[in-house]
Amino acid sequence: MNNSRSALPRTRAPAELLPALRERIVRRELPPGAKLLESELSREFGVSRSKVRDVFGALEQRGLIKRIPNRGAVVARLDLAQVCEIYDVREMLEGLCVRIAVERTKPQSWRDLVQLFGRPMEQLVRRGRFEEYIANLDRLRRRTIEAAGNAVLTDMLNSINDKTREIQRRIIILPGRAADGLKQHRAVLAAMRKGDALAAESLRRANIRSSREYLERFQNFVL
Amino acid sequence: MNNSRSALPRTRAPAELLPALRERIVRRELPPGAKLLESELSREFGVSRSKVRDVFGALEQRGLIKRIPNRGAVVARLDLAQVCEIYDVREMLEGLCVRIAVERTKPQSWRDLVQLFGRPMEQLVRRGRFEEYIANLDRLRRRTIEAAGNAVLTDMLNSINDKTREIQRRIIILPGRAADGLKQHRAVLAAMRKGDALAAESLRRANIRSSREYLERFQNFVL
DNA sequence: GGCGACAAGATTGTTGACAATGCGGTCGAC
DNA sequence: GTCGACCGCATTGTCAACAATCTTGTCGCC
Repeated sequence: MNNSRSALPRTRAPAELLPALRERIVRRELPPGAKLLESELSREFGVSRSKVRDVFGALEQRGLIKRIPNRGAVVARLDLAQVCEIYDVREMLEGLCVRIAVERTKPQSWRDLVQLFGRPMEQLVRRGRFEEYIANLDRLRRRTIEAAGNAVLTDMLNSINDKTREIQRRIIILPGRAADGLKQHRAVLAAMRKGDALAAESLRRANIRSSREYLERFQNFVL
Repeated sequence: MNNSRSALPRTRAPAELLPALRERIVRRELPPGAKLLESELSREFGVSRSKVRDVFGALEQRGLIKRIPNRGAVVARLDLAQVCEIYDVREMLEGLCVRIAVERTKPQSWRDLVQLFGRPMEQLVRRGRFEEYIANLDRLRRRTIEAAGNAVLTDMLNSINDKTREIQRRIIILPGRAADGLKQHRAVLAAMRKGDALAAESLRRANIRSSREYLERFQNFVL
C-alpha cells in the first residue's frame, strides 16, 4: 500500500529514527491511515525491531499513530471534531504563550519581527509565496515559545503543532486567509511591541479563532 | 534505598503494570528521586523486563519519571519553577474545561454538585475531614472533564493532575485554604448553575490562581 | 591517611529466536 | 455458484541470553 518508491532516502543514524518518522508523518509523507511495518523500518534505518517498537510507543503517546494489538501501527487520522477539540486548546495555549512571552521580554526585542511582518510579508502574500510566508510564521512561533520559556507549554504546543501542521498549511493557502492572518499577526505584534501582554493574548486568540473559521468553512478542502 | 518493605502487595496482572506504577508515583508511594529497578519490578509483577521497559517509556513521556542512559529510571522531581509553569497552563485549561462543560450541558445538571458543595462540604471543611473533601473535589473535577468531552483537553488535564496531585493535597490542608477554596468553588458552581460559561471560566481561573498563591507562600511546606 | 587505578558485581541496553495472532487464498460442500 | 472451513504466510508480541556500561569496594602508591 505504501511502498510507492523502492529506493528510499535511507536515514542511517539510529537516534534519528524518532524525529525522522515524526517528520514523515507530520509532513504527510506518510499519510493518515498508512501502515507502518516494524521490519521494514527496522531494515531501512538499520536498527533493531525493538527500537522501532520503542519509537512506536513514543509516537503513539504523542497521538501521531494508532496501534492495534496484533495488527500493527497506522498513522492517526483526524476528523473535524478532533481538530476542533485541538483548536479549542490551541487557542488558550497560544494566547497564554504570547502573554507570558511579552511579560518576560523587553518590547523592543520584537522589533525585527514587527519589521518582517510589515513590507516583506506583505510582498510574500501578494505574490503567493506561501512557503516563505509559512517559514516566517514559524519563525515568529518559535521565538514566542522560546521567549515564554515554559517547558510544559512548549511540549503541548509542539504536540499540537505536529498534529495540525499540514492542516494549517492548507488553511493558509485558502483564498483570503493569508491576508487576513497577516493583518491579525500584525495586530498581535503591535501589542507585543507596546508590551501590552493582555492585548497580545486577546488578539492572538482572535487570530486562531479566525483561522478556525476558515477551517470549518472550507473543511472539505482542508481535511 | 527503597525496599522499605519486603512483602509488597503483588499486583499480578501484566496489563496493570502501567496504571499501578503510575499510581505509586502519583501518590508518592514512590517519592521523587526513587530509583526504579527493571528486574525488581519485573519480578514483582511477574512480567518480562521488556514490558517493564515499555512502561518506563510511557511514564517518561508523561513526565513522571526521568531516564538516564545506562543509569536507569528515577521518579521525576518538581521544583517551584516547574510547578509554576504547570500552574500557568493549568489555569488556562481548567478554565477552558469549565467553560466548555457549561456550554454543553443543561444548567440543572449541576444541581447535585451545587448541593454537595453547600452544607455537606462546609461540614467536611469545618471538621477537617480532608480526605472526603478531596474526594468530592475530584468528583466535581471528573464531572466537569467528562461534560466538556474534549479528549485532547482530558489528556492534558490528567497529565497535569498526575504531576501535581500530591502538591494539591498538601495545599488543601494549609491553614485557611480549604475554606477559601470551597467559597471559590461555590462561586464557580453558581455560575455553572446559571449557565454562565464565561463567568464560570473566570471564577475557576481565579480559584486556581488563589491556590497558587498558597503554594508560593507556603512553598517550603508543600514542595 | 588520602587519592587514583583496577576489578567484581550489578544494572541497563541490544539482539535474535520463538510463540501467538490475524489475514488471505484455496478447497470442498451444499 | 456461493458460502464456510481450513491452511499457510506475514506480522506482531514475548522472552531469555548476551553485550555494554556504570557503581562500588579494594588495593597499592604517594
